[in-house]
Amino acid sequence: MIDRQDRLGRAFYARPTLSVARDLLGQRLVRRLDGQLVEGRIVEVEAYIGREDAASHAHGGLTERNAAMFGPPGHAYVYFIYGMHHCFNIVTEREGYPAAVLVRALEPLTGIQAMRERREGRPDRELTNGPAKLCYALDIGRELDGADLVEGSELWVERGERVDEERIMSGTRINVRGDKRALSAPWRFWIRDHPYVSK
DNA sequence: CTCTCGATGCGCT
DNA sequence: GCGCATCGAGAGA
Repeated sequence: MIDRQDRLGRAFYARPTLSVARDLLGQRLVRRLDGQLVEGRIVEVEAYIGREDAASHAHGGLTERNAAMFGPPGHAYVYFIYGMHHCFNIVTEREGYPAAVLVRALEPLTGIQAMRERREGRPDRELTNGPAKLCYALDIGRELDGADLVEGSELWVERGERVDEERIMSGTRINVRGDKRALSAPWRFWIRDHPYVSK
């Protein structure tokens, strides 16, 4: 029963990254943990597109760390940052072209108790309202770097409620470095007024 | 509520 | 060695 019919397929991810990023809003990220499903609705994302994007980890070319970004679409790119956190991305476009969508925030849907246990002492509002926080809540670590979200059984995305076009906001990405173009590109997308969008 | 700052490991130059 | 696609504690308002 792991593979439900509404799982997003390869074709969803093999499209222009900005389209994938917008369309991921409202979809459900599903994690299998101890035989239980833990799910959250995607409410905030950021796009990282091509080697020309000075804010992208792929800017300097292919390395061991960013290899998943150069791989086929629909796979995870998980990286370790600031010496203590993980962040989760979904690879987009065609193999060989480095692009991905960083998932920045979720709204907890099911398995909330399991998330609370992994995020002990935090109020519910802070379970998954940040890219590293959601990785703690869903136990996403480097062992999932490169994992296939289309064929795999640990982590995938299912179709969720459609988000009204009017509720989709965009703006510049958070905490990125780079050139003027990277700093001004409106490649962050979120659901307007959603309580789980990061701060 | 907002702002500042330290933690902490590793990939890359 | 440097610098990071972050988080949480603590201080102040």
